[in-house]
Amino acid sequence: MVRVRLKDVAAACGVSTATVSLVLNEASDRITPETVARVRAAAAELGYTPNTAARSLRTRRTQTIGVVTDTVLTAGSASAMVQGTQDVAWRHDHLLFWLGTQNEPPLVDRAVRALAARQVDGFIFAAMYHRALDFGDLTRGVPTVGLDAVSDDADVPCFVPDDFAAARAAVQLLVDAGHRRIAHLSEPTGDGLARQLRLDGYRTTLAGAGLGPGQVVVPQWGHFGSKAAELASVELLDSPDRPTAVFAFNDIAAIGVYHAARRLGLSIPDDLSVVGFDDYENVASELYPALTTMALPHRTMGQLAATALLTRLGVIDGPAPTGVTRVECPPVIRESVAPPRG
Amino acid sequence: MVRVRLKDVAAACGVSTATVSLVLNEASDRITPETVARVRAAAAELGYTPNTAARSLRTRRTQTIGVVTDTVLTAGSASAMVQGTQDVAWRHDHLLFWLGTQNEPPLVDRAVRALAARQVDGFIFAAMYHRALDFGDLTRGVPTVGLDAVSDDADVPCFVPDDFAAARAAVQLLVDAGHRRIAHLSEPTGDGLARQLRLDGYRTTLAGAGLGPGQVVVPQWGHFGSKAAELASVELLDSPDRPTAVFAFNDIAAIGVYHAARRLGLSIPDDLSVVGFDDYENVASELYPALTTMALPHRTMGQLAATALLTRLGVIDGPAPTGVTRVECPPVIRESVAPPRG
DNA sequence: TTGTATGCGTTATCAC
DNA sequence: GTGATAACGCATACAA
Repeated sequence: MVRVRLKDVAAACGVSTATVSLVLNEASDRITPETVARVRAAAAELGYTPNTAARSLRTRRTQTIGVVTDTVLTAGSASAMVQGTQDVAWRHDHLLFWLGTQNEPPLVDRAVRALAARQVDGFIFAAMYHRALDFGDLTRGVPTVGLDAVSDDADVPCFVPDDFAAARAAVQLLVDAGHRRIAHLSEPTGDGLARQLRLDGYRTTLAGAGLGPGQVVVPQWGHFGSKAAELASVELLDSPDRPTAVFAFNDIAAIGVYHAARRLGLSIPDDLSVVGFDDYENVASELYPALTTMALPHRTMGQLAATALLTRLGVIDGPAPTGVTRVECPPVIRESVAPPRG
Repeated sequence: MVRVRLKDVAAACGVSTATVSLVLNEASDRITPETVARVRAAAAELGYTPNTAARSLRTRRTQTIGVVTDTVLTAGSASAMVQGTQDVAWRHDHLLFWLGTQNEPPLVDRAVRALAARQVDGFIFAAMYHRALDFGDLTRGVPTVGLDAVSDDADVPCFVPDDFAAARAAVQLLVDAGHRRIAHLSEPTGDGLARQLRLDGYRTTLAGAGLGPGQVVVPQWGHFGSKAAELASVELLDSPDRPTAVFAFNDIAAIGVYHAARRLGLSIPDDLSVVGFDDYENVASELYPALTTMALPHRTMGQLAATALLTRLGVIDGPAPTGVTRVECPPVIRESVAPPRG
C-alpha cells in the first residue's frame, strides 16, 4: 500500500500541510476557491486517505463504537439489529467493533477493556433478548446505550421491544377472532424480561375481555426449544375442554405447538389457532400453515440505539433520548388464526 | 474516563516512559526484575491501558482487520462465520470491522476505502454464499483472504465449502438407501458457484451408481424462495413415475419440497426421501419430519480465514496457506430419508 | 488567506 | 539496565 500523507499532497501543490488539512476538513470557506480546487485535485490524484490513527491521537475521537453483546453474533436471528446499527453508524462515518461475550461476566469485562483501550467513543450493550443488564461502572464515563436491554443506570438510554403492548395485541387478535379459551405457552423462568411482559399482556387482555385468568403453561424440560414446547403443548391440548387458541411465547415455541397439534390430529387453524412472537426469519413464514406472529423490531432498535449514541456524542444534532424507549412490534398476519369451530 | 498515560505510570514509580514501555511490552528481560515489578504494580494501580491510536501511529499496525461482506450480517444464517472469525481474531488481540455492502459495487469501493483509511492490517472478503469475487486491486497490497468466496488473485487464500464432495455424499446417502430415481431441485442461475458444484456432485454420483443422467428441475419464478421450489416440486412429483427421492439445493428449497409433498398427499420419508443442504438453523431440525442435510462449515471457515490472515500478518507462526481450501460439509442425519416403497 | 509550530501517547534508537 | 529524544501523521492556535 502506497502511503501518501498530508505532507505529500501539500508538497505536490506547493502549500502547507495546514492548508491541506483545512481544505480537506470542510473548513475550506476560509481558503481561496482556487487553492481549494488545487488541493482537492492533488489529493485525489495521489489517492490520499487520512491516517485515522494520527487523527484520533490528535482529536481524541476515534469515530468508533464498541458493541458488547452476548450472543447476537452467534444466534443470527437478530442480524437485522446488527445491520440497523451498522447502517446508521456508517452513514455518519463511524465504524463498529462487535464483540460477543457469550454472556460470561469475565469476558464482558475483557471486552470492555479491549474496547476502551481502542478509545471507542461510545458503547452499545446489545442483548439477544430483552433483559436487564448490569455493567456497573465498567464504561467509566464513556457514553453508553442499551440495545434490547435495560439498565439501572439512569444515564444509559435503552431501546427494547414493547413486549407488553405486543402481547396485548397478539391476544386481542385471538379474542377478536372469537376465541374464549386462549392459553399462553410461556417460557421457563430465566433472566429475560420478555417472559413477564408477554405474560402480563396476555393476562391483561383476557381480563379486559372478561375471559378470566386464562391458562398458562410453562415448559419444564431444560433448554427452551421446540421439543419442550411440544411436550407441554400435548399436555395442554390433550383434553376435551382444551383451549381453542394458543399464544406462544415465541415462534420456536409455536413450532412445538404445531408438532403437538399434528400428534393429536388437530388442524391449525381450524381446530386450533396459534399466534407466535418474533417473526423468526425463514421459520414463521415457512411453517404450515404460515404463522401469524408479532415481529421484533430488531432493525429499528439497532437504528435507534446508534442514533441515540451518536446524538450523545454530538455527531447528530438534537436532544439525546433518555430512559427506556419501547419500540412497537408490528403484527404479521398469516394463516394460523381462524374463528373457533362451531 | 480517567486518562492515564505511560508518562503517568512512569512518574508514579520514578522511571522513564521508555522503561515502562519496555516492561509492558514483554521486552522486560533487559530490565531488573524489581523494576519490572514496580512498574507492573504502578500500571495496575493506576489502571493504565495503552492508547491504541498512539501505538498504531508508531508501529504502523492497528491490530484491526476489515471484513467486507455482502449480506452476511443481514441474512443471519451465516452468523457462525462471524463468530468463528471473531474468536480467532480476538484470541490474538485483533478486532474486526464488519461492513455490509449488500453486494453493490460502489458500496464495496466505499467500504474498502473507509477500512483502508483506518489502516486495517488486512482484509477478509466474506460472501453469503460460495461465489467468485473480483475486487481488483482495491486492497492495494494489504493482505487479503476470501471467505466463502474464491478470487482470481493468486495472492488471496480462499476458504469455501466443499460443495462438490458434499453433494456427492448427499446423493450417495439416497443411493445407499436404495433409491434409483433421484431428482435434483437446483437453483436458478446466478453468480453462485455452489449451484454448479452441487449439480456436478449430483450427476457424478448418479453416473457412478449407474443411474443415468437423473432429473434436474430448476425453479423459474423470480427469487429463489420456498414458494418457487414448491411450484417446481409439484410439477416434478405429480406423475406416476415420479422420483422417490429429491436432493434439494438447500434447506429453503427443501421446505418447498415438503410443501409440495403435502399438497400431493405424499408422505416423507415413506413416499419421498429428501436431503437438503446448509443445516439452516431452526429450520432443518424443526421441519416435520426433521430434515437430513449437509451442514455448511461456517464457523470453521471463519476460523480458517482469520487464522490464514493472521499468519500472513506474522501474528501466528507457520506457513501461510495459499490457493483455495475446500472445507468439508458434514452430513446431519435426521429423519427425511428412508428406503423407497416396495 | 496561508504558513509555522506544537503536541496528541507511543515505540524505538541511541547514549549513558 | 535505564533515560533522553526523535519520530509516527494530523489538527489547530497563533503568527504573518
